[in-house]
Amino acid sequence: MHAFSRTVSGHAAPVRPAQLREQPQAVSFHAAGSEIYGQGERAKCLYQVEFGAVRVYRLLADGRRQISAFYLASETFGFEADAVHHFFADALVATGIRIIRPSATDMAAQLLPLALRSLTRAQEHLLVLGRQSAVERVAAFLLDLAERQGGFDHVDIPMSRIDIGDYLGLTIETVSRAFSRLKQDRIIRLLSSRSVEIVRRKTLSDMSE
Amino acid sequence: MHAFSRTVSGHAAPVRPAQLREQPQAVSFHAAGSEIYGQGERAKCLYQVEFGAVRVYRLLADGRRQISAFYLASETFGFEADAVHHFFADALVATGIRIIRPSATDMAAQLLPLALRSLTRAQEHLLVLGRQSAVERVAAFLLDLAERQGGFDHVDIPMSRIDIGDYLGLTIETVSRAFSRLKQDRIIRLLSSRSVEIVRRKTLSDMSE
DNA sequence: CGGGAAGTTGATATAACTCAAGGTAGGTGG
DNA sequence: CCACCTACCTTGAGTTATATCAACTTCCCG
Repeated sequence: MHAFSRTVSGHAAPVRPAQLREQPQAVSFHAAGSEIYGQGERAKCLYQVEFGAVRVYRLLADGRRQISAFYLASETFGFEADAVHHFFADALVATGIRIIRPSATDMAAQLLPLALRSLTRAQEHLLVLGRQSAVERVAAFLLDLAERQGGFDHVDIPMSRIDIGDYLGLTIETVSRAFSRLKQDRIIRLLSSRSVEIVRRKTLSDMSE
Repeated sequence: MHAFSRTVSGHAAPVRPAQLREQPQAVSFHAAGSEIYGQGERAKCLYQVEFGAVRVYRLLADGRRQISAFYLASETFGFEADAVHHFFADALVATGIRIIRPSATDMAAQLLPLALRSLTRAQEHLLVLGRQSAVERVAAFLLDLAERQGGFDHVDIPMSRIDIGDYLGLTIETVSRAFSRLKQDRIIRLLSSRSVEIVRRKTLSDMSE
């Protein structure tokens, strides 16, 4: 169903698709937790994940956080409607980021497909947040992650339970209980808290639609 | 700002704007509830609302519905990452739709800003669905609607409580109680169930951030 | 007027949140 | 190499916001 699933593997060395004809740029390294850009900063380029993972999020005045997307190896982020960032972006783990400055001439033609993919993703996520239960949300999350890591049964989870909660609109405890429930029902196996094996994929995908 | 934002009432006969006569061949009429496109249909063009209002939504297998966006007069919708619609779109009230076929040459340049605006909108809506209470969601909804209708204190609501619920991830009863609460606190006045006056805009906007 | 759809309000149920206590694992220094 | 420390995670118990079920009201529209 997702059109953007040609990522090879979350574990292998990062693959860089030649989607964008960009001026060659150095890859910058970001330690876990370090900021890539902040809300209000001037948006001047795009970012492509070489290795590692990134979270993009907004904050409410009282500190509530909504992660709008995670980006894995080979994925591109940082689009803005105007010249200013409306979100924060930081590294989840040690991460390499390639900076991309599309040439002015055909910038739109290069950006449009990427922007539309992000739009579709965000719209699908609205359905999850608006209408799915905690277990359904976690099921959809795991399937999405698996697909973006190559569609294998083994899923590597580069983010904490807090991050998952802030992405799915749940608390850390509810996320943990959803994992436990899926494990108890033999739908997944928890190799560690950051490593999951999908045992009954069909059941999982039935839950998320 | 928006050409046709001063709709008098969701029930009144649709007003036929002057532009319509200038390009009559491109406009189609849709009665309330009639489908504009369906999930799985081939996406071949964009749509601009001339008058009326449109809802774009997805369904889960068991009938749960998530409205991902409403579109009002002058707004454009129908972008897809691939050539297939992933959502349903239908008219909320009697609606005029202009069909747009961007010329192949500069399609991307025209579409990109529209797509990015939709993306920003969807991302902001994620924050509402993921992290805000029922009253906060309704407050954000009313402010958004007011802004898109020209920023006046009087807000015309072209959709039912069910539609609002399916947009905000709430039930019809919870939406109704949120309206009643805002009314009771003298933040809004309910002229009718489809017509609201914003009395304390600052309070309302403080609630939604 | 009368009937039906839409909206409101009340009572109760429940999923998820909050608060609290333990458990686990990876990293560091002894 | 082990023991401790700290982060993160899990589980349990009680609370709360929203959903559900149900009755009543209002407003169109014939």
